Amino acid sequence: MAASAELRDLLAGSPLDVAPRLLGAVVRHGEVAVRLTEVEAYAGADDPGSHAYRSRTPRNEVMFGPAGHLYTYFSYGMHVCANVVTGLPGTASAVLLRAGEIVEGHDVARSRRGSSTERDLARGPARLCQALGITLEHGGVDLLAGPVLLELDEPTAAGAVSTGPRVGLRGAPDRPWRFWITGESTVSAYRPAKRLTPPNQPR
DNA sequence: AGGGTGATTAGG
DNA sequence: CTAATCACCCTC
Repeated sequence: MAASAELRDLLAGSPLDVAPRLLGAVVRHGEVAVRLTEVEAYAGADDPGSHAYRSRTPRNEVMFGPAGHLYTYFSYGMHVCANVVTGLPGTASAVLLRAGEIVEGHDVARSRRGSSTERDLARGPARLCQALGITLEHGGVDLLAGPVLLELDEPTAAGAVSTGPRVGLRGAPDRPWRFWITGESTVSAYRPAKRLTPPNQPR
């Protein structure tokens, strides 16, 4: 419909524009819905922090496709993280869903997350996927068709959005491409990227 | 503060 | 084939 076409067009924009626009949006999977409070932009071939920086591979294939699909990846031997693909086909840009607040399906989310405080249910990219029940099988699904759905809300006021460096990256730690809703308690704790070599002269 | 965990990737 | 790396989470 018209609304879907508008959303698709919006997602086809630059990840730097799409990322803040996704704040406040709802991701829904079955009974569980999460309101996004924190995201990060990844700009494909131009971005040393992106999975698509070096080359097109089986893993990052989905990112090269049309906007609005889900890019999932398996991380650190046990976690799943999810991105919304943005930009035009071939650009391989995406927005990582870093954290959110459970707005529906608390019971289901809690049972998936084991022992967790309410605040930590979807605080962090892997926790968010776990709470929503997103697995690697959802890689490539169209967020406008389901079973995982994206429901956009009104834009979050620019004044309510904070930006800063992305979390946990070795490449391009200087780009302030992390966006979150100012003052939200569900935003993940900032962890600076690990250094490859410790500083020579701590002072 | 440290470890678990296994896919993915580049390189020989 | 090998070894290094990794957009993380949990427990100590």
